[in-house]
Amino acid sequence: VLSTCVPLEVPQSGLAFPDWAYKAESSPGSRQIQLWHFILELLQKEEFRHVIAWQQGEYGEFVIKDPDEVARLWGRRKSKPQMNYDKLSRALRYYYNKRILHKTKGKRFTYKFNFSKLIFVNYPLWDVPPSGQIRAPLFQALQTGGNSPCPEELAV
DNA sequence: CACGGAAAAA
DNA sequence: TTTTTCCGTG
Repeated sequence: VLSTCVPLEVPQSGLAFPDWAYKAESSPGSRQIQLWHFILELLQKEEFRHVIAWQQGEYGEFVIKDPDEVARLWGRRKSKPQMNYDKLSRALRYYYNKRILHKTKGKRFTYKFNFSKLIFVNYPLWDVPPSGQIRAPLFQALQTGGNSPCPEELAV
């Protein structure tokens, strides 16, 4: 699909997440959008680059550049005008135990996705879609938990 | 700011 | 069950 083994400078502009990577099914009662889904959504659009963006270097790591704005957007989506970063961040912290996210200690407003968890959440066990549908870099990141650069054992 | 307990809301 | 709200602690 793509070139060979593209290193980790991937989390940038063009690379969009394959929709299956974050199509939450295990949602609350109905099919309400989940926060991590929303975050991924913003991260995917360039118009929000100044509000929230991927951090160069660590795959899956992102920085909330404008906490108030992200909270406002989230609140608008959920019809919660009183949403703020304090409350939004509490929701993010609930993801720690679920292993969807974790905090990058020392770095303000910086969190990191655990992509291997996301793929697990959406694709139980070994039910992985054919690699032909995935962008190589992301696929590798997902397969390796989002940290290892250029794994060669992927050809399995 | 970041964390996590509690309880309420959805 | 996930998220919202509130809040004491470090």
